[in-house]
Amino acid sequence: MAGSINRVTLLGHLGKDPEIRKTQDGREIATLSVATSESWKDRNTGERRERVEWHRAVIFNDGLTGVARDYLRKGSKVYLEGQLQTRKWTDQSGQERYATEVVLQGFGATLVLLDPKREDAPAASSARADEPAASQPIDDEIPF
Amino acid sequence: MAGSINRVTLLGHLGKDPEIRKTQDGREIATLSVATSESWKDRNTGERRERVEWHRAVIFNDGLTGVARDYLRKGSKVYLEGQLQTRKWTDQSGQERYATEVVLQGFGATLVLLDPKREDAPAASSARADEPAASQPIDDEIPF
Amino acid sequence: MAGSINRVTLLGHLGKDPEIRKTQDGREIATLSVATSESWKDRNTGERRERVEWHRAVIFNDGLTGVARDYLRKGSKVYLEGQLQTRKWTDQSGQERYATEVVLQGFGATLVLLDPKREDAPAASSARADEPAASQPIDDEIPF
Amino acid sequence: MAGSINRVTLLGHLGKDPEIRKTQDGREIATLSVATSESWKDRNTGERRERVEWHRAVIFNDGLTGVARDYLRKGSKVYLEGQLQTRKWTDQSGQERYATEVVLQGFGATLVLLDPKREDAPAASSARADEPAASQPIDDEIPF
DNA sequence: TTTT
DNA sequence: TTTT
Repeated sequence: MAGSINRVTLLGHLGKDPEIRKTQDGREIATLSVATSESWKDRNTGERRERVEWHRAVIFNDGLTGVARDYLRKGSKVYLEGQLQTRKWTDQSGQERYATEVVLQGFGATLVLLDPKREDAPAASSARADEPAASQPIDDEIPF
Repeated sequence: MAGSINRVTLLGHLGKDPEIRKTQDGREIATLSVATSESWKDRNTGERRERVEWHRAVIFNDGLTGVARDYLRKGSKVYLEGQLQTRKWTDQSGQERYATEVVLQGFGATLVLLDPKREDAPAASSARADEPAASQPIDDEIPF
Repeated sequence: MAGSINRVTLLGHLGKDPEIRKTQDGREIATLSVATSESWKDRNTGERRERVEWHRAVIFNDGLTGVARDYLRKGSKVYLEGQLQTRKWTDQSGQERYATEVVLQGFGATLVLLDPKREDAPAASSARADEPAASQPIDDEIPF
Repeated sequence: MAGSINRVTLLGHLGKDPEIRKTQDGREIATLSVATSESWKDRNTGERRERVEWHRAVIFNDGLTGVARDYLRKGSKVYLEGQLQTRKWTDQSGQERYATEVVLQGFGATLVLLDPKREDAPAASSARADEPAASQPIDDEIPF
């Protein structure tokens, strides 16, 4: 089934500092806890209501993991794109359980810091712009 | 936290027929099991590998639930947009458990059928186009 | 051809203050000039290069127009979603010309202010959350 | 301005066969004419109306250009993601003119064929899955 | 657990 | 014309 799309887009705030852990082969993985919320006016009571949703985002991309470690903190505002993945695991009592995460890995992963600039901020906060999206001049011809 | 974005975009196939159930007040809810997959060349062995991911999508939008019930079947190709939501529940043994779903509800929900057209297909398969997104009338001709 | 998707997503900065104008029937329209940029390392020279792209976004949605008028300024950081539309017009010399814009109109339009909070900021900066994305409790049953 | 997002997402049909041309250094470029449409019920007359929008998409990505050349035809249904770019050029009368296009180039470019499968269809129709987005092997079974 |  |  080539030709699938699996993408999660989140814009929200971190509920706590990123958690950094290392794999056995020494690569860093960062885990974010991201809150999104929405508010609406209740049709019956007319009062404002709010719903908060918490998301677990796991960053396997080396560059983005470094950005998370160095620049993200509790309260940081972020924009991110990743894939939805559900892991299956067995708990202590032998029961199968599932954990769904937003995985940032490979070239499709995107992480943008939205906090106001600090002096020590990274030059680039996104992992996507690995290549220019336009290079060859084609101005020498009449377009449509 | 107004100003959040929480969106899941999936393009994949249904692993089985939609499940339709009714709420106590008579509204229909459709649940889809959507597979996305990706393939890549293994760096070490050089051989083609594939990973399949299954997603549970729950449709609360009345119009889209009807579309799912009437036109989606096992194997159907769909494009959908919804929100990521995690529900908490307690299993038989009293343990807290979580289920993460893609929820299609309200105006942001989108469902597009991608199967080849059948005679009895719906005129509109998306819930988004509730309003024109344009004011100026334009001709239905290819300008370039 | 029901079932289309036409969406532009931009995250960037305003190059100047929003332009507000009124239609003949008194509705306000806001026009934004949004810059996005990307940088990459040149393969040949190894030096950092940057490309800036300017986008014209036109807001027909009443609520969002007000947000733009009251809170957006030159330099503001914004996230927006709209539709790609090309208008055809005739210039002074009688030639047909085209102008492509990102149109924010109707329910799919989204505008999020990403600047640090000011005291007088709006309670909600997005037009999308017109409805809750989950309301009916369905916890009374065992999920998958 | 690192940390920008510039993305166009289209799901529509080709109005004509892709146009293939070659650059001076022998690389192929494919240009697509993509129609999206939306329909809505007129508030005043109550009758169904439709609006069609045409988009010019230019593919610089070698792999995707080949897919376009070999598998896309007039009427093909496609999903694509690219960047919004406006080129400036000077017409015969010396006037500056602009052409806005959806550019598919680099790693962010995505092209998915949505036509029913043909025998000679490509194994992979997307350019995004250059890497696995997962590390844990999971089974290809429906868990829910 | 964030933020507004 | 912004921003980094």
